Amino acid sequence: MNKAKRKRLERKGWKVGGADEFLGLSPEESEYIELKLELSRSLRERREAQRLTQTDLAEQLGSSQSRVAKMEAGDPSVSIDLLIRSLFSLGATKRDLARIITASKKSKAA
Amino acid sequence: MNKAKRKRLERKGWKVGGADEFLGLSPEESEYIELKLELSRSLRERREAQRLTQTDLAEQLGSSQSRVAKMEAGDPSVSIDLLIRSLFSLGATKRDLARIITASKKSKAA
DNA sequence: TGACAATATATCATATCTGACATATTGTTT
DNA sequence: AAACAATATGTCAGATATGATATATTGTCA
Repeated sequence: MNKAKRKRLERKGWKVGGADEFLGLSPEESEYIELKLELSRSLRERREAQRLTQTDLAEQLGSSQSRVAKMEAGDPSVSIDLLIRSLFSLGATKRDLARIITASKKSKAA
Repeated sequence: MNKAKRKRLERKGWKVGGADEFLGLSPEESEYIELKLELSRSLRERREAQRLTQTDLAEQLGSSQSRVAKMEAGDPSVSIDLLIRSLFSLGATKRDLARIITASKKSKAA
């Protein structure tokens, strides 16, 4: 597992679509991280599509603006549970979730 | 939200496929609970399909038999994160996950 | 430029989750 | 029945996530 490493990696830039085979991440770890990032991206998309500010969404969730920012940044301190509950709160259905999960782009790496 | 209520409800029997509109659960709450139960069921299915005991899987995950039992029971103390990581560990892909999520059965209620 | 709104980042006390352990229950084989 | 394997349930200390708060950064408009 080695959570510390993953955290360090996530801290600094990631976003780089397709968190595959960077430094010794097992396939499971990669998939887990990719999944989180996909959920993060979707959350931002949905929020913006509804023209809500992070503060608006935070209020709706009973959370804080800073946590919403972290959610959207894919911060390691954010759980998938929270991301999913937030997406549901923005009206996403399970079907939407499924779509989000499968809609990953294989990166070509620069 | 009211997590306490959900926990109480989850404690005693649930499994009753389709956790919908029982006692004042918001649609989001229902979807979240359903999702968790679907992941729980899938985990058990996959583990059994690979003919592993809970103890085997626990070892593979660096966890304990009791926690695996709780995962499969949809215990409220288990996060979606843990369920997903466990599924990945059993070889599930993101595509599999998506299938699991959408494969919910609408209950007819007795 | 300054003033303002939105977003990002840091820290922290408390809440929640987790692995471990003990023990109970269930299921199978003899 | 006993003996055993697998699963379930309860508890708890330590780990992780959370909302709150403060502050920094970025963007936009006058």
